[in-house]
Amino acid sequence: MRFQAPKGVSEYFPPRSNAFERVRDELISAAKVAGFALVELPVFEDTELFTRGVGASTDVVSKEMYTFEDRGGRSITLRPEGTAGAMRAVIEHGLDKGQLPVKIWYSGQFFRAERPQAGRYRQFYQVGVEAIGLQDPEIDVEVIAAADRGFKKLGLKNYRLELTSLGDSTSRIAHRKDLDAFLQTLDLDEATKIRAGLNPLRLFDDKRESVRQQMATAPILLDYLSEESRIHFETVKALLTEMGIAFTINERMVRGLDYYTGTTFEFIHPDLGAQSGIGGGGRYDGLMSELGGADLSGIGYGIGVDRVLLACEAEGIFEANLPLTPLDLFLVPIGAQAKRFVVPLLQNLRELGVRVDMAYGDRSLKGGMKAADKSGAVFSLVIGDEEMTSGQAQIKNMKTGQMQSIKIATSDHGLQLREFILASQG
RNA sequence: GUGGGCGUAGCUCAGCUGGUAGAGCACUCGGUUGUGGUCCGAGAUGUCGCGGGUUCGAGCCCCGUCGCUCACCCCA
Repeated sequence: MRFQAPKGVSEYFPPRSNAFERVRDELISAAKVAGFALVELPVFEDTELFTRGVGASTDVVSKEMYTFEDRGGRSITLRPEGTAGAMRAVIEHGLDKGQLPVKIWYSGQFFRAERPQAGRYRQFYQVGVEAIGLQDPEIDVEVIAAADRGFKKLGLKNYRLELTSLGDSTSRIAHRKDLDAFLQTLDLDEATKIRAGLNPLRLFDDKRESVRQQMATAPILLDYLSEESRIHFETVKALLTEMGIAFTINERMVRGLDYYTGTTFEFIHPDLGAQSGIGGGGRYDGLMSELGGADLSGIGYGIGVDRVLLACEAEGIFEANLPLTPLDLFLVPIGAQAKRFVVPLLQNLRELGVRVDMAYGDRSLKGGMKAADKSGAVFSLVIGDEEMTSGQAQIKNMKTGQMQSIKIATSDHGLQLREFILASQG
């Protein structure tokens, strides 16, 4: 029996795991510099949290959830998205009882039982952010800017930000009425009619030409915004422009989660094939009260780390093969005696914070140096019988090939080595 | 869930109209005594995804199955 990973999961191992880590950490630090604080949440929750929070009519809830009964007969679901769980935690622990907004970030695995495809996995990794308890358009911009900053920090260029407003409930009710009436006049097949019944907005991103043509003249939600929603959205747009964050208005944007209201956005990367959304989010006015909490609005995003990695690769950002782990020093012992000498030195250096590894396995000098080369270490140090007796060893700069004599076998040789390395790094 | 393409060494792939397996990269060792990356030489490596069928004979054909992949759908 040869085991395989379950279908459709994304997993990362060296050397690519290094790029994955880089992407994830960059996206996280973009949130941290903006004052968002970590929440570490469970990957499974009460099923009802999602059916109520995300919306029973959504595809995510109706056909893509990993749901099972636990041993106590409770219905449990592997989180398909992050916002509902974050809200649950905020409400449960009263995070919203203090000063507002509550600004939190999270990262981790999410699960959706879909057919796998390029950039679409059954287990995927997301970094997200939520800012709760403020109506200000400024916070909308802060959230969008945090995502954008992460992408830019990574060096991404070809993505675009699409923006729209889903308005407040009066805006949506007015629009929905006209849209429903409009849809009645169309010639649609049964399946599409059912979709329209669940959420008429879905028809806006139908890819079939016949549907697109019919939808061309459909009433657009942006035209129905209440005065308040309109001013809010105008402020968001003006601020983004002022901050140099480019965006396009997509008046037909459709999001898969029912809780979105007001400012809604998506980051699209065109080099990714069918699954081109690298991140998205928006405001959610009714979610918290729907889940039994205070009637507070919030705004957040979820960024797909897997897809951002794909996007980085598509743009050639990680072309240079990243080393497994960045090492300062690599020790090459020759002979049993040297090996015994090197192991405590290794420990000593690591205690001092020097990133160091050694050649194991009684390799030849050539083999040891080859291992040093592969490790990507900045320096190498060969230690054999000669060095042991003389107390002098040659530390070699692997880039320039330059060697320099350094004392070993003294009580403070670890410190000396560390000093040397720090000094050479400027 | 629906449809198309594909599954051969760790990786990327070649394998003629069926005659029982190859290349490059990577790996290990060596190229006169202890300094890697280039070059040269040598070596190890496969249940040809799995199960069944057709055939004297199957990596090549047929069926099933699992997986990957792309698109629909959906979204991160």
